[in-house]
Amino acid sequence: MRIATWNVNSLRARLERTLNYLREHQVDVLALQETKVADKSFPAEPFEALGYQVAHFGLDQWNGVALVSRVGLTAVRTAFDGQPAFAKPGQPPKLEARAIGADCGGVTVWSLYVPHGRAQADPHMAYKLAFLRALAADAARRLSAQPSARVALVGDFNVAPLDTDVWDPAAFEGLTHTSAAERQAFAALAEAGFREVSREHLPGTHLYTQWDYQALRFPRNEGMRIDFAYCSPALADAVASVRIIRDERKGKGPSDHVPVELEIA
DNA sequence: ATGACTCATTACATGAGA
Repeated sequence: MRIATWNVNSLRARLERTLNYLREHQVDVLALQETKVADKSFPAEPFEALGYQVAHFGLDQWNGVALVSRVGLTAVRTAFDGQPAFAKPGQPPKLEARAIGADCGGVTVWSLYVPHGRAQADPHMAYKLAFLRALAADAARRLSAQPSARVALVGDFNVAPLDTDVWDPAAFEGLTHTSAAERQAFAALAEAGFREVSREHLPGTHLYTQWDYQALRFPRNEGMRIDFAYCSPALADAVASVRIIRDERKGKGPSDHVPVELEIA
């Protein structure tokens, strides 16, 4: 079984690319992030025409996560237990569309879009850290209830865990993605017993999954590695290989992120 | 060329992203 994760940065702007990707890569389960579409406008039909079931959670033009599966799609959840809400200034806290989970062919797959953080002093950063901590706590609880479960927590984590996951660590100093607090929150999932299998299979440095649209970042290969796949031990043991589909950043109208694929034995 | 940001919005400038 092949499971892929991809921050598409608007599904409607990337619909043909996404469908072509499914056709060409024989993906069984695709976890999408940043669909940037409300549920009522989600384009389900073209996926169904290719033989996939879809589950989407989108409230408005922000965030939005989906699961696309041709190996079953049941027990859909649109938040994990304890997932924090975010309060915009002067407004009550609101749960955002940043997590969707379902059972797909014997694997519980979660498509996750971790908050960006915006800046170290921004309330969004505290939200980001709380989101990762709560995700780790919920994942740990469920793993301890069922140690043999096959669970994949995949998506855009918005954290570069190592200095070699960005082209120039100095450029991120004092900003987001590389701070000790963010890296510790990312590591909480490993402490919960999950294994980040993309690093296990692709230990090389400067293997990026995102390149900013600005400043010739892609042609200069100045990117970030921020899209990951944390797997429960039972599933991690079954991962045969991992691929970063760098070619998806090329051509007309790419997302700033590329897919990461897991081949499950 | 892998090439000088892009997306969505009761849009035409702004917020958000990374």
